[in-house]
Amino acid sequence: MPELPEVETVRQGLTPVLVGRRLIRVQANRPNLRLPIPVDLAQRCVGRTVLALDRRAKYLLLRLEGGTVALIHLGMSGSMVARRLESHPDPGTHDHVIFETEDGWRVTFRDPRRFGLITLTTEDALDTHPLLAKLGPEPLSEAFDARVLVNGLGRRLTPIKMALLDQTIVAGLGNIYVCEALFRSGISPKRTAASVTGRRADRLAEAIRQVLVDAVAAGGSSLRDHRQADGELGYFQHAFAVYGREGEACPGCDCDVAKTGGIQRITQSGRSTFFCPRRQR
DNA sequence: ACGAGAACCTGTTTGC
DNA sequence: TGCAAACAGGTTCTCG
Repeated sequence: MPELPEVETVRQGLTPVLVGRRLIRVQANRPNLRLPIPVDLAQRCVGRTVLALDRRAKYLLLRLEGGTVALIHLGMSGSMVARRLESHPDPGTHDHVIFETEDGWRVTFRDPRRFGLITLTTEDALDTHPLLAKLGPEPLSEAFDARVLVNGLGRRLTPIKMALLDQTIVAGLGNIYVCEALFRSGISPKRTAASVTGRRADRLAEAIRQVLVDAVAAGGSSLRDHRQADGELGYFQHAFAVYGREGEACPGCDCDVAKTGGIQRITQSGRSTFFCPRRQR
């Protein structure tokens, strides 16, 4: 599920609950997710104050007093929801890790498919951590523009759709926002990565930035599992131009859907791509 | 090195 | 109605 906008939404929502607060209880309810949950997770977190909650690509970085950093990835179906401790909903089967603060908040990491992960590292080792070291530029930072994008795409012959999912070229995009950014920039998902240069690259870099900004402002997209930190749904799914809209009218075309077939769905490397063949070339 | 496909896991939707 | 297949927001490994 969660792409950059969903992770950023969670980060923003959890920040007021966690930052500046001491953790008084951390409990893992199973030994592993995609990776083992460190056996000393609680020992290294409890009693420490949260200094910051940051995001790098689709990872959350929970920075603790003393230099410990918890790296959290939500995988496909992960969520992090904060509730007051005195409200005690049934603990769900997929509530894998619980964080509790000194002032009575409980943050629950839930992840039915368990493609997510929680691991520990330190401030010293963060830049060279295997999960982070190869990530490309943050698309919402100054470090990202058309020149950087073109450089990353290089001479690759893979479709631009696949190149944008490669986290080493640009970090944070997933299936939804790649489809939406390609639509906004009028670029066919089937075009080779290397052929996206010049004004096309300008449009694509800008579309990536814009679609992410719009999605963060809408609290991300809730197709199934995504929840904001307060448990509310995101609502950017209502603003999709193409994603999940096979057969519907393209919002940029005024042609007859019955004639053109509207938005098309194709499969690229085993994943669905949605696009308008008339507007995207 | 590159690119395609499979694997990881559970839940929901779709089709016969 | 019931059951099987297809599909789902991600990442990583293997194979050609």
